[in-house]
Amino acid sequence: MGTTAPAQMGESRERILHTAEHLFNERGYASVTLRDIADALGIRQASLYYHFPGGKEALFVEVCEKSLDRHRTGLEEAIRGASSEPRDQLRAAACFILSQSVPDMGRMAHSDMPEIAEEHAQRLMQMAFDSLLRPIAGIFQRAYDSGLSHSPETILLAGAFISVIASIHHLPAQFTRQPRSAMADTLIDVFLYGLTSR
Amino acid sequence: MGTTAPAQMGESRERILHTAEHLFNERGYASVTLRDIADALGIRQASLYYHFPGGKEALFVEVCEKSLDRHRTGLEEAIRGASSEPRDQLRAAACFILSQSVPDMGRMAHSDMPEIAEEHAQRLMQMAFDSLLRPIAGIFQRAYDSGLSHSPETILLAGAFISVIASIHHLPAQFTRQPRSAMADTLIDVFLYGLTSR
DNA sequence: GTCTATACACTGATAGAC
DNA sequence: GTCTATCAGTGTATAGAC
Repeated sequence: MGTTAPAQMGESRERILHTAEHLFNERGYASVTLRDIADALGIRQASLYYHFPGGKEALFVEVCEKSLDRHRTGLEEAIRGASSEPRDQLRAAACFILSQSVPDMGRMAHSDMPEIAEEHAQRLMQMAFDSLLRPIAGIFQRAYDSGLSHSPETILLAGAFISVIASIHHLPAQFTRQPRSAMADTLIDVFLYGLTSR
Repeated sequence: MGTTAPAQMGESRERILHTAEHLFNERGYASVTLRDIADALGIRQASLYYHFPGGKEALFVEVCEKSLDRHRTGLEEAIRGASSEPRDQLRAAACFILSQSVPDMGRMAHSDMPEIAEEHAQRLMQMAFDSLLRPIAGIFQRAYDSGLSHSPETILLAGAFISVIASIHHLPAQFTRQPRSAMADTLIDVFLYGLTSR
């Protein structure tokens, strides 16, 4: 404790990252300009270069890294905090994803990545795999090992699961009468027990 | 038979639409420039304005309209051509979607639409609903009416289904050992019977 | 740390020759 | 129908004052 000055070290940097993440996540890399970000922060576009000398791409890369790392940590924690029931683990994972900025893997892979240097793109895609697909795939792997699931296609299932949860976020607002979490529960039960069960 | 000249009426216009659709679908509205499209066609950027006086936005809107209309027709046809089994209808729908440019509803709603005039955006989103969600929701509605499905959330299910099929297209290529159609079949069975069945 | 000013490239769009 | 030429607007990025 003590002075606030050292505590504010990098504070505006974090503010920039936070605002940029929000905008990038909303409209994608190409559509968001540095002026959009600066305007949202109430500063001038050129001022961003003091905190991010690497410019727009460096800012975007760091935003993605931070976001993906938070997803990996949060997902692993949510899953670990749930019971051994795959259903509980999937609900915890879905709840965390919906509480965060929902990752749009389609746009990321096919719109954003082609705009940045290939080395950066490859590393980010690898991070996305490790941070999003792998933790979810782990749930399906354990369910398979314990005989509860009959499909060994854990990566395929993880991608489908994340897309399903994200689709809740894409639905036209007029069709969302129930809360998001209830829709997630509905879809998770479809995933586990099928539409035809009971 | 006859002269080829009249038959070529609007031929280059169709060529432009085709190329533009491919590029827009690949990287999204903002990332694709008119020069990208012109280069791919081997013509000059200004020449596009002869066929599309409305410029980039008009071209994009017509590309989307054509694509969505083709999806509506194709989906309705594929579903009608299948048996009365929901499983067959879903497989036919998935097969058609994968045979086409896979629609990225997330990017469309959150990246592309904010870039164009709101009137155009609203009409296109309505078309997307009618052309993509509604035909699929019909399958789930009939399955529900016949007692085969126990969920009345047909729109939610349709959005989830399309996202799942699209997720096949987003999967990193190194994890696709089986053909796309086989992955679609796997996921459809999960959708209908659940992971825990059998 | 933030500002102003500006360089430079790119993009959409228009005018007019052929 | 396609071209060249050109313009205004916008976007990233840099230099330097404060």
